[in-house]
Amino acid sequence: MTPKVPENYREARRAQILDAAAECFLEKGFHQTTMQDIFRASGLSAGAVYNYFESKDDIVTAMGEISRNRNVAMVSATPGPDDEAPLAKILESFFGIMNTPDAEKWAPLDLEIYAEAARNERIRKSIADNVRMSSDALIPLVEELQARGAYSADLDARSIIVAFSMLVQGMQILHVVDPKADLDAYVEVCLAIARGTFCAAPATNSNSKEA
Amino acid sequence: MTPKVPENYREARRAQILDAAAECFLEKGFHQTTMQDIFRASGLSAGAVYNYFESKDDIVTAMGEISRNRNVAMVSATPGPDDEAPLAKILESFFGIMNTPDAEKWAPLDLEIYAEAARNERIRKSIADNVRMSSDALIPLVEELQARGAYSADLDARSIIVAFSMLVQGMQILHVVDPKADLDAYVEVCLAIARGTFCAAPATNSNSKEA
Amino acid sequence: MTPKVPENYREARRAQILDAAAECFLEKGFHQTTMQDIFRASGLSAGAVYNYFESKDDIVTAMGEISRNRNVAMVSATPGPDDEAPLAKILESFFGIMNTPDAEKWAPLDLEIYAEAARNERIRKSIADNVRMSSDALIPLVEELQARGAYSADLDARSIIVAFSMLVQGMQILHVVDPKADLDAYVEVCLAIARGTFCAAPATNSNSKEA
Amino acid sequence: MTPKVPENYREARRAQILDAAAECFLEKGFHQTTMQDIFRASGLSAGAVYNYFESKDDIVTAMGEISRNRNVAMVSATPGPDDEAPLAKILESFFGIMNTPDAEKWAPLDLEIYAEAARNERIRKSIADNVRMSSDALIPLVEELQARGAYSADLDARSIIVAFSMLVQGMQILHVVDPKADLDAYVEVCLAIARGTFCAAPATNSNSKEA
DNA sequence: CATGAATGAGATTTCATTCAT
DNA sequence: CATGAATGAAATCTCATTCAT
Repeated sequence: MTPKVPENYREARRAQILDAAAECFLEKGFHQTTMQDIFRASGLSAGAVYNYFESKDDIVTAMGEISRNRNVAMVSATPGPDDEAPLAKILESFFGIMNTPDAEKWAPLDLEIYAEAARNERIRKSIADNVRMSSDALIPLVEELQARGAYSADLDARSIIVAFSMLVQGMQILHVVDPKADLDAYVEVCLAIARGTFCAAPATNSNSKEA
Repeated sequence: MTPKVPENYREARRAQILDAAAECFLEKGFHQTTMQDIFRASGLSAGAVYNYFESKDDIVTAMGEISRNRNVAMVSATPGPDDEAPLAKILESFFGIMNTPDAEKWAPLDLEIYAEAARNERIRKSIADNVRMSSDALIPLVEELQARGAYSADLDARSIIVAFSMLVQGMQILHVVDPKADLDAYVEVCLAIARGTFCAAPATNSNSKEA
Repeated sequence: MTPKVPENYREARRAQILDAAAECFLEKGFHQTTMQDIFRASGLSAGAVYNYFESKDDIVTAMGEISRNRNVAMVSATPGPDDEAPLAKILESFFGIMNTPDAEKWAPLDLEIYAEAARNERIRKSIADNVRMSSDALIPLVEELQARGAYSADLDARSIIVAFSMLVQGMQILHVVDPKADLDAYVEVCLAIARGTFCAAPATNSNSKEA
Repeated sequence: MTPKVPENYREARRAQILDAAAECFLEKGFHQTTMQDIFRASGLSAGAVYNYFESKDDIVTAMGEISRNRNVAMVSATPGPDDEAPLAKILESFFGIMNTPDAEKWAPLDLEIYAEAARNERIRKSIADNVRMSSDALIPLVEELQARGAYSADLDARSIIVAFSMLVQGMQILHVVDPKADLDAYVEVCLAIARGTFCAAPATNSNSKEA
């Protein structure tokens, strides 16, 4: 009488479908992936999939949200602002995680989601919320660093975080657009910015490397 | 046998079609835009459009190139590396240009093109080439600045440029994703990095992890 | 082996389903109503409904019969042919009943059933039988009235009844098609025909084309 | 440059499609007819049909309007109220036309359209308008007949016309529901009502036909 | 070169029905 | 008997592209 299926049965099925969809989307993009692709990849029938999602668009939107959550999960997996680690440590962690083959793999999907956000209010909301939330988590740390004089106190703490997250995103763009780009050199630049070694000192030990 | 139409007639028509397509792509994205949309927007018939482009994909690819050219044109419009202006001046120019309503308008299209690049070799090539070319143009300047000690000489000049261009792209992403974000504060952070005022004090409490 | 459920349990369930189906059919018609609609409206599961009806068609056919029975019940509720009442009295009763909001409500369903009858043999049979049966019941009365000279004796008694029932149906059609039509005036005409007051003077200027 | 197709080309195609659809609808009803049926019957491709109608519903609605026009055309083909013919003559004409095999053929479609009218505003409007217009045309005649004393002057002229048209419709219903019904006897009753011979005289020459 | 009607494979979605629990 | 997830054939509709005029 009462449901005989495990209570999280439906959740599991949804996840199964989204996993399958993610594979398809990665391979072909949102709009070149057909529902048939998703049926095949998920091992479910058309009707079954439509029991869990109202439309293809619904799957795309859910994917946008899922994907954001994946990114947030990555952020959460970093050391966290509770210890002595300065922003550079955290950034290092980020770049480390983003350099994982697993993370790289999702790069095209992330770009697609950004593009989708321009036209899909729910996705935009979801991204904006997550961005805001994850930067919130880091603001106290950055403000403390500003107080200690590590970073200019004139700057908006959230904007500092956003700038660094854009550098991280940049790595994903670089990945997609120019797979032969020297990513390590790029990471070095980003870390130098975070560590304050980008502009070493106002022209002290001029190690001139004239071409 | 000789063309009965003025030689730039075809060019004008192509431009007319690409303008119309750009409007459509901005509004709906590449894959949700139908050829019918383009016919309507361009005021031309199906046959006419197909006289100038072999396929929809052809239009998309051309759009990628157009978009790159537009961005390159913006770069070219900056003061240029021939005078005394440090990188910050150039960045300032970039951000200024990117803050134009006209430039903002194209942001979603740029994101769409990045997403497309993941699966369209021709577009990827076109972007990669342009990125490479425009950074090439700035490398001498950056290297000179490194020589002068403005930026750490240990870093790869091209990567420095790429990092800054990612910060610029970041502004576009921010635009799309969170229209209420404080863009000016973001720009301030980016400029501070370029000017060397991001880390006010030269890294006192030594989290220097010099390689 | 003996039924564990009360014997009228099944009947109650059937009625529950048919009630729900009637609501759906009224709202959307036979063919636009889905079984899912009926599941929802009845508060039963798919399996449960299919325990009581073999197919959707089975429900539609049963609905045709139900509807006929409802109409027959209305006829039966009239004074009946056993007293002195002339046909007009009976007609008056009919129209009175058909003017009830409850009866009006079923008008679209009746039309739907007529349409269905054209292609569903079972429904056609069911309607034809019921029509025949209910007119059978009134034939003695009409014949008596003809004998008394109230109605021309040259006419077929059953056809007289059918004609009047078509006038009643007409009210339903009028309802559906033109909700602002003056139904009372229409009823007056019908009653005048039944009462013999439609042609006040006995056909003076002879358009009598007596057969 | 200007259309090279005959100006009524599109009209002709629409008609072609509607003709094909009518055949299908007659055979299977609105909702059992598939678009494929219509493609096949019309000899056109899916795309071609959808160039002329936005949706299946659009075809159904157009069919409702077309069908009404067909009926109006029939009415218009009757002698008309300009001569000396009394209502009975006109009714006779109607019944004569409605008894045509061609007219009979459309009966199921008409019933279906009535059913559809309950849920399709455009169809309802179209029917209501046509009903109103065709009864308008007959009102002067009926009023004159009432003035002459042929029909009771107490009755609403329009309602008289509507009642007779319902008797005509009734013949169509009878056709569909009970193909073996004695239609001629039914017509006799209707004509008797129109001629004033239904209630011959208040019980004068009692031709008692006691069973 | 321009037109726009036509194509038709293929996309998304629906829905009557079944069946394991 | 009841449940409701699953099925999958079939329905509606789309859209890049062609081609006769």
